[in-house]
Amino acid sequence: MEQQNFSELILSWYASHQRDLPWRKTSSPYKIWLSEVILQQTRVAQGLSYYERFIERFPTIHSLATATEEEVLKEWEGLGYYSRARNLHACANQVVQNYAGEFPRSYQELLNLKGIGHYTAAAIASIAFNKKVPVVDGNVYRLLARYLGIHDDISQTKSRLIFFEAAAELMKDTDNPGDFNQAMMELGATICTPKNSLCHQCPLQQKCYAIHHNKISHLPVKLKKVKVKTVYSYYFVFMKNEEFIISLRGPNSTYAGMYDFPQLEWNKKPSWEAIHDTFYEKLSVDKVSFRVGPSFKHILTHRKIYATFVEVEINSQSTWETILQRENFQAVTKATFTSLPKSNLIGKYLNYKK
DNA sequence: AAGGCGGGGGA
DNA sequence: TCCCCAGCCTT
Repeated sequence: MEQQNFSELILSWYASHQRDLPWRKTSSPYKIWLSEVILQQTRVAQGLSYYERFIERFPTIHSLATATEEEVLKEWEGLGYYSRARNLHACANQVVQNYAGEFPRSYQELLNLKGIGHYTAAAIASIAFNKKVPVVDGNVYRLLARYLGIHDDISQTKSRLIFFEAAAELMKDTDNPGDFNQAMMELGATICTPKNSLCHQCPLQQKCYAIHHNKISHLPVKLKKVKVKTVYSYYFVFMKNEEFIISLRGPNSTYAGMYDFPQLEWNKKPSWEAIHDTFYEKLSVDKVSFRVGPSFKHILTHRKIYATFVEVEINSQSTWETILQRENFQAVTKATFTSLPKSNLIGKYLNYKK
């Protein structure tokens, strides 16, 4: 039997093994872009329902550009890495204003848009516009490190180019770069997995370096570990009749553009005395009484948050107004707060209160 | 080049 | 627990 080359092998495998995903049924650059941004650092299973809701809520790039950032964040709520949502909205406006609502077709021009980096530019250029540019994502790093025996540390910036060029070489002779790229990622996601790889089902096993050298578990090489910072966070839930005081998080912070409660934070577990002192110092309000509410441990990739919610019933109108004078604070009903974008941590508290 | 940025799932 | 996921942006 005649030997098939790499791209033929992986494309024929993809033709019969690809998952049935909604963004594979469209040639719309808008929908392809949306799916790619949602899938940045996010598993298909987690992003799928968000994609469906976004398409429903914002069927065209114009509808997305016309929406407010807050509306887009609300739709993104729970998915994480919220800068993606803010950049998504900004990018929609760039495309509407600078390109009459049509995405540019070149890798280089796509790279200049908000929230579009090397990966997403390559994905859109290849899948929507049939350009021969390889995607290099976590799946491709893993697959190529194993298949070709590349030992470069993938946590180093300079390694990306090595993998990019290796992938470019492998895709050289295909006339279907979009499917080629998707096939690489699909194989990485379903067969060439981080653990318990299904090598016996892999169409590339005959020439795989890692299989022959028994190095599947050693590749790819990734040396850098993320440092996890522990944070003790106290949220003060000021309540008066049916209203809460909420706070809009400023730019350049975690959860920028989203809402939470007035908050104090420590790197070490503070004493209640320290909490009281700081509370009165920062908020300069008259004496109030605390009711210690629920605590939650909220784990992020780079942060371990021990959050305690302290409920503060306010009776005095003047005290209430003093607190509300602070920038970014506002009083809302619970129903209003529910309709605003907020983190899952705040969601845990609201859910607990229900 | 390094650090910040969510949340969830698998082993 | 630890690791990783269709990464990008700022410094």
